[in-house]
Amino acid sequence: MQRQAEKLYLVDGSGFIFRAFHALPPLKRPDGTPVGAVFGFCNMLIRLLEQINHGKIAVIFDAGRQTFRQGIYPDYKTHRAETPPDLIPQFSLIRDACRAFAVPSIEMAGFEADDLIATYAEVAKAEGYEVIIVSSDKDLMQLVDEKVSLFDPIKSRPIKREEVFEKFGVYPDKVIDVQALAGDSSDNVPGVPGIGPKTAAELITQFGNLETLLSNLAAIKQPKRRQALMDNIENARVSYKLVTLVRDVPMPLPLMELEPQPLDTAFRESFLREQGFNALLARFHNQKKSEEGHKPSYPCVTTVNELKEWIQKAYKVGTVAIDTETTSLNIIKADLVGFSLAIQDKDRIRACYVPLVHKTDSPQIPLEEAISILKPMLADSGILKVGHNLKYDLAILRKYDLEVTPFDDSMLLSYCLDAGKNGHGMDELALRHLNHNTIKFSEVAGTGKNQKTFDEVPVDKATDYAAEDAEITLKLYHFLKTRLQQEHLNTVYERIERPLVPVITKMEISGIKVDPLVLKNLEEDFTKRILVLEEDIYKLAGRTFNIGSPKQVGEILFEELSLPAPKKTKTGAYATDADVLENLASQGHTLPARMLDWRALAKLKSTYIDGLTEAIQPQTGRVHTSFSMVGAATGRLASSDPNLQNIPIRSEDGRKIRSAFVAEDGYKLVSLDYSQIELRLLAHMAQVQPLIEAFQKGEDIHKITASQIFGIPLEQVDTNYRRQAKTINFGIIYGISPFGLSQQLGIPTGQAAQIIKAYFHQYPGIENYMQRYKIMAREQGYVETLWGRRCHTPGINDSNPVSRQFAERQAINAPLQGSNADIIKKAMRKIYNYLIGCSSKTRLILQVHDELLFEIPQEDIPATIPILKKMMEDVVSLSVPLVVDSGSGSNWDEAH
DNA sequence: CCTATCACG
DNA sequence: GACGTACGTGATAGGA
Repeated sequence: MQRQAEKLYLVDGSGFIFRAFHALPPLKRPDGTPVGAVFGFCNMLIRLLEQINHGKIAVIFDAGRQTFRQGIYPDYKTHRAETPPDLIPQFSLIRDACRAFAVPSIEMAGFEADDLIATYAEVAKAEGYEVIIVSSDKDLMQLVDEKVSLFDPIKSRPIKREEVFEKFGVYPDKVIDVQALAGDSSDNVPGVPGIGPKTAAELITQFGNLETLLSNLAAIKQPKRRQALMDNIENARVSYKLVTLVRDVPMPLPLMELEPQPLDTAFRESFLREQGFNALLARFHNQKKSEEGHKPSYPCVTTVNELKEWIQKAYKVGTVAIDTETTSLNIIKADLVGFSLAIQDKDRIRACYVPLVHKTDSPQIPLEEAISILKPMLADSGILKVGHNLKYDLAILRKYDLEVTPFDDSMLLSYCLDAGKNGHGMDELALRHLNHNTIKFSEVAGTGKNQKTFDEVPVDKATDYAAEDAEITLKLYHFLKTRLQQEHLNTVYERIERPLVPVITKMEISGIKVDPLVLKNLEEDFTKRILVLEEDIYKLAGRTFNIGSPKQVGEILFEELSLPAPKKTKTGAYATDADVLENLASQGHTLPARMLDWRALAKLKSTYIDGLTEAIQPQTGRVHTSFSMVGAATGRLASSDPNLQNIPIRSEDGRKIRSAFVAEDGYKLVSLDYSQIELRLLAHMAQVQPLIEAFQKGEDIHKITASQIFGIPLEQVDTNYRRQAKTINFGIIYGISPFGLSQQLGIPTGQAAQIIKAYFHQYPGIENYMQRYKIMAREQGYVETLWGRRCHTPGINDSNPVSRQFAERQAINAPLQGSNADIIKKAMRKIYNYLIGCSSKTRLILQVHDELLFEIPQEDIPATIPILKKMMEDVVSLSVPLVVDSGSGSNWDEAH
């Protein structure tokens, strides 16, 4: 029995990049880097590696454009077009991909990849290998013989003797001769002008080879062809040299070493993650899971003595990571189920889980006892407590009368470093920074309506999950804290974010009182009105349908009633948003007008009346939102479950909902909001003198803007001019475009462009501001607020102008929105300190970006408001004053 | 699960 | 000349 020959795969790396780039869709990484060819390359490589059992493999690259061939013929390959910009970053990424998959890669200065391939093929052939060249480059076809073949990686098609014949009209051993005659315009190989591939093949077949042909030119009957050949004998000989691949290039790696190397799976994963190749990642993850079997297990602490030992260790090292496990994400409903700890012990991290009230027969430390052991350590100023989203744990522990100080929060560290770049959840960060795939909550507790609460999770599973979280938290802390220092971001973290944690915790625990009766009355009122509108709408439409379905609304309006459809959504459906319906309504159509009314009421009812009623916690009679400190790329907070930062105010019916937010007996609600803060920040950061002066004088800023950009006296500014000026003032903050402004104002784009021009002219400094921040974003990938908070702007260097311009607008807006966020956060902590310092009963209960809502004992109101107002106004001294407006009342509508 | 819509600053 | 176009969020309903 004949043993099958060992295979050697030689991948034409450079060739692959060019072909894949044109053949595959222009895939982009989240940061905008093009990776289409890289993706194709990885896929191809993975398939190849799966085929190779004991075979060998190498990827060959061109080392540069200059090779010995320019010495033979200076014009060789000089016609080549500039490399497409989207291709450039992919060259080095493909080399990285080779490293990630531990495949040897080879290049040699002065020679083309093709020469190296020829050399390795020659040597391997001599040692009895079967050689497969992964490429479809015609210049490599001369190498094909019984033992050497090509494989087209994109069409997955082998190229052997017969395929070469199809291509060139001769078999591989005469390919060079044909190429020498026919030349190659893309490589600038001259050949013989007037002789193409067909004629060349014919001549070579007739004469056998180039030299025989050249010495028998007289035998050629066609006079033109004969003359062309006679005139170009030298060209043909030079071309022959150019297309002949060199088969004795020095070999950078001996044949023996062309094998897949031991794989560093962590490196491979981080590479794939970096490129956003999630499908490939998932594939390896599943593979890994099935291969690796069981993970190391953590100790489960069930006796008082063991727990005390862990606390002792914490005292010894001074830092401990802690994570609480509870029955709910809602801090009001949640009960403590257990907690995990992690401690750095010499050079390794130890972690444990302490179950407390799991539903199990196995022993657990009694809750009160564990708490009393934990308490001094949590409050000890010498022990640093580290958590991930500690805000939550703080709220839980507070229920058991536990204070936690001092602390650090790895989630906030990540936010300060990478806001706008990636998420900050532990699972994501563990994968990104530690190459660790965490146990998911759903894996231990299940999912959907069968999801267990954590006290129902078996203690052994709970231990794996919880202790791992504490361990990851500590690892992330070390990693991110180091980065924070290296990247000089201590200030934002230590002065703004970390001090805010207890403030937020307290707000969330306080909640806000909502009067269910007000909501109930509104519900009845709105339900009736919705019903009336529905009948009206069905009558106008001629039939019943689901008014809540944009699809059906589109069909009714634009198909059945044949109204003109002004625009489509990005999926191709009819757009039926308020903009569209308002337009139709203004043309006199009643149905769209009723639909708008219906939508407004339906929205208020479902989102606010029904939603808020459900959100009232029976334990407190109040609504407790959750503020995310890491949700917004700009530094803002985000509110959810329920969102209390988007309670209606702009419409009359909306304000009725606001009136359901009430103060406790004996208290009033007080709202304090920064007036025009982002525009003031713009005036300051762009140093716009006319704006600065207007703010200093306390003028009506939109009115004076109208006067200045439209060039009319202040007293002639009517409401229309003022409205336009207000719109453009906002537009500027958002990174204005003529189109955007024209849409907003309902005027032609040209007119909007005129207004913008006038604005820039009257307000010097603004264009410069915009330019500065765009450049900052381009060069650094992020922009900074007044306090140095970084807001990343992914896509800023994208080749796609749409995504690039989007990032540019972010770069303009983020410093303003973010500095606002910095200011109000500083104010919140300052006020928190003050209120604690004087044991005030005043409570900060909500933050809505530029507004703080307080619940203040009635008798304290006159004295307290001016103090709070001043604290907010004095956070920072800018070129313009910060002005805070205030209002108070028994409900939020009145307070505003 | 995604899309369209709409509530807020 | 065409392209798609104002910044940041979260909740809901419909429909695949």
